[in-house]
Amino acid sequence: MSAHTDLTRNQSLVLDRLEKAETPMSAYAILDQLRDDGLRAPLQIYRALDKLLDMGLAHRLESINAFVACAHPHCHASGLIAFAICEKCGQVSEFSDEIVRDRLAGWADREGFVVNRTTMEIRGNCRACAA
Amino acid sequence: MSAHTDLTRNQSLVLDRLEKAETPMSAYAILDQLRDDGLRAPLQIYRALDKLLDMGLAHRLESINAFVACAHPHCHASGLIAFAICEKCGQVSEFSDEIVRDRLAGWADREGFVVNRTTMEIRGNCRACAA
DNA sequence: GCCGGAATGTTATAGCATTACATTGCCGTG
DNA sequence: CACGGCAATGTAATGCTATAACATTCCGGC
Ligand SMILES: [Zn+2]
Ligand SMILES: [Zn+2]
Ligand SMILES: [Zn+2]
Ligand SMILES: [Zn+2]
Repeated sequence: MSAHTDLTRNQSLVLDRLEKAETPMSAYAILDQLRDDGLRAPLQIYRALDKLLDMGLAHRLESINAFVACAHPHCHASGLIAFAICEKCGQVSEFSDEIVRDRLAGWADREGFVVNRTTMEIRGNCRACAA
Repeated sequence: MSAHTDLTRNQSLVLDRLEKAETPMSAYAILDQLRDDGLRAPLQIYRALDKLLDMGLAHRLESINAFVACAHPHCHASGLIAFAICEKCGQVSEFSDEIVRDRLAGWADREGFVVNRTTMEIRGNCRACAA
């Protein structure tokens, strides 16, 4: 809460939930946990999430229709983030790679493709779960 | 048809639709176009798509919940495919990059992450639509 | 106080995907 | 040929994900 005083009530509630979660959460799972706080409709969650995504405080995992709090909210200069999602325990690692970013930017340049947003998600098993 | 004699009837119907489409199609859009061929339920489409994905004859675009026929069905050695999706005209370009693949594989090695599947999707505007 | 924009609340609906179960067709074995 | 096993198919029902449309409230600037 105190860390995000510029957020509205709903946005704070949603972000708090995401930060406390150990794994990605679907919008409906978030909603279920916020019923006691007075939230009742999916749209309330989706609206809060939209803002949090805009601010870079949360991310959407396209391949599993779920959301996570940003792991590095203060150092996102790169602009291209990759996620590794463990399909067994649900843990998500967030990382970025300059060279990957440059390669994709190079491809886009050559093709004349104007990039809006990039999704990079690796699914598999984390070290603990692969053992 | 003649090109995919090892496919079942439903699989052939679905793949034909995807190959004739100029843009990605949702499962329900495919279904709508195959009603005249006797297909009636979403599950029939999803089952055919599952097999086509397994065989590498089609791809799923996670970021838009849609499917495309593979553009290079015969040269997929790389194993890591990226897609550029134009948000205006819907055109999809399929490409791969060895260096990107190596970088991601390197990260996974260092982290002990066992990769199962990788999604890479760039959204934006193609050259024609960006002009 | 008044206005305008942003956020919120509520209901309904649209769009995507799977579960469960019954049926059919095909192929190899006896 | 009869039978058993297995993959594909058909059908209905359900669940999950996301947005449309509209009314209301909140809050800062003038
Ligand atoms: Zn982040
Ligand atoms: Zn794990
Ligand atoms: Zn392909
Ligand atoms: Zn285009």
